[in-house]
Formats: sequence, structure tokens, C-alpha cells
Amino acid sequence: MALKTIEEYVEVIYTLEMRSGRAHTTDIALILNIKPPSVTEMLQKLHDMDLVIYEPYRGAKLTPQGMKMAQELMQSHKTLVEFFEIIGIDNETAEVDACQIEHHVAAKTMKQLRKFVEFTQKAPCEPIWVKHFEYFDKTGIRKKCNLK
Amino acid sequence: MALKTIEEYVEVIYTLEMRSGRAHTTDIALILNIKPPSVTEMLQKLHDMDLVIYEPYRGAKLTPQGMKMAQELMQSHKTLVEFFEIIGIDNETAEVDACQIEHHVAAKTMKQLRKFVEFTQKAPCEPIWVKHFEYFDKTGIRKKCNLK
DNA sequence: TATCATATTTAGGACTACCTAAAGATACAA
DNA sequence: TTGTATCTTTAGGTAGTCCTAAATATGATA
Repeated sequence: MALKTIEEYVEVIYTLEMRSGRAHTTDIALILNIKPPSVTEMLQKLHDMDLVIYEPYRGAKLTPQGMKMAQELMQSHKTLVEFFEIIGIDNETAEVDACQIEHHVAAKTMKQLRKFVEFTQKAPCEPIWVKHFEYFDKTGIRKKCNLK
Repeated sequence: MALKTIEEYVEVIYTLEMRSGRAHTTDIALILNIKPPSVTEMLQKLHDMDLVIYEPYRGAKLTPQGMKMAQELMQSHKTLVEFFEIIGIDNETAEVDACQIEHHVAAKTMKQLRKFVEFTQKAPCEPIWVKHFEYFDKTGIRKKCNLK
């Protein structure tokens, strides 16, 4: 099992805070699949880093700085999932892979990927290339670019 | 500095082995930006895992199993770099990001991304959508799908 | 072949995220 | 208010990757 990064904690805390106003030790531990004492330890560290306000026995909430990080991560996550779905990955795999990757992509790359997703989603009509890609995916045959 | 994964070592060893027949401790250390004793330690571990043949004072070579892993990683790396370049990322950033990500993508996703890259590269003519995307990238304007 | 610069390993230690077991706090129900 | 089940933290320890300093092996050169 890969070690949990600061980013993963921040994201989980964000989700729990949205859900119930606060992120409790046990809930974080359940989601990250680790034991509660490990979470306590990390919450103290995140508190020292000014990413969360941690009150013993009362769980944690994100600071503005932590919130900013969380929102950027959620945005990256969303972009990756949408991209994976465009290229024909099932939602479940897309979610898992997005979690694995989202912390490792440069801001510049993420921005460009976002553009690509928007380019595809904002098409005024179903883009021909998407249909062609689906066809290529199934058959291995690459249709001519400008034929339907 | 992120801790080096087994995959990173395998990839570096592959590169050095291709270049000079063997991967020496110091060369690996230089590339991974760590000190030689750390490399020795890991080579012993990789040897135990049957990923390399490690002979003290003589460096390491990949086993067939290690070679297989390396080749899969190189392939993933290539796919990612090619994809990033399609969506307009400069080569340098593409290389860096590919290294960061390649170990974290599910096989299924990698396969699909490979298809997407091939779909784009194998186009019988320059795909219209790529031009449209470049235009969208520069201007923010989404052209109609089937207009040049 | 003896010497010596360089490469490598060994020894010992730091740091981090994780764990289990035990102690302490909380909150709800009797 | 007291008891108790649950949640949380503290204490102490493991494992993995990294480090520096010191010891050792290698190989080229004199």
C-alpha cells in the first residue's frame, strides 16, 4: 500500500468537511484504509503546516490555504476523470487512476488537459473524431478524417 | 524529494544497461540524485526480488522479469509523452510529467491512452480536430466540428 | 607488481508513515 | 449523575529509504 501524501489527506478532509462540517479521525482512517493513530499523527502535522485547524478529539477543518489546495486537487481530479471517460475508460477505473495521478501532474499540463476536455465537451455538435475514435477503438480501423 | 520507487530504479538500470551493458552504482546514484550507498542497498533488494542480477563491485543487469517491467515502463512513458505533445505540452514538461505519472496508471487506462495516441498519429491526413484544438487553445473559440 | 585514485560497500544513524496496545476523553442513556 | 460504549490520543516499536563516515575492492599506471 502506497504511503499517503499530504494531498490525499487534504482531499479526504475536504470531502468529509463538505459532507458533515468536520473531518473526524476515524472517518479519515476508514477512507484512507489506515489506522486512526496514524491519522492523529498526520493531522498534527497538517496543523503545523497551516493546512488544517486540528482540535484534539474534535477532528479537523481546512484552513483557507488547505481549502485552496483541496479545490485545486478536486479540479484536477475532475479533469482527469472526464478525460479518461472521453477516451473510453469506465468510470470506476477513471476514478481510481485520477486519484493515483492527480498529485503528480504539473500545473501547466493540467491546464492543457482541462482545455482539451473543454474543447471536446463544448463541441457545438458531437465531434466526428470522437465517433471515429470509438470506431477505431472497436475495430482498429482508422477512418478518414473528414468522412462521417 | 520523493522516495525512489522500484520502478524508477528498474527504468534507470534499463537505460544504463542499454548504454553500456551494465548499470553501475555511481551512475544510478547520479541519475536518481541520491548517494551511492542508498543505491547499493536497493540493488541488493532488487536482486532478492529477482528483478536484477547484482554482483558486488560489478553493478547490475536486469533479469528477464526486470527487463519485462522496464519495457512496459518505457512504453508507458513514450505513450504519455506523445499524448502530452498532442495536447500541446512542450517536450521538456512532457518528459518530466511522464516520469511522475507512468508508475501510477492502470494497465487498462494505459492501453486506451495508447490507442488514442495511435488514433491521432495514424490519421490518414492531419486530423481536423487537432487543428481545431490548436485554434481553441490560442483563441478560446470552438470551431464547428466539420468545418475547416 | 606495487601504488594510488576511484568506485563501492559496510556500519551506524535519521526521518517518516505506519502499526498495536493501552490510556484517556466524550457523549449518550439509564 | 453515573456508567458504558465509542472515539481518540499517547506510547512505544517496525520497516523502508535516505544519509555520512569509514573501510574495502578495483583497475590503471608507474
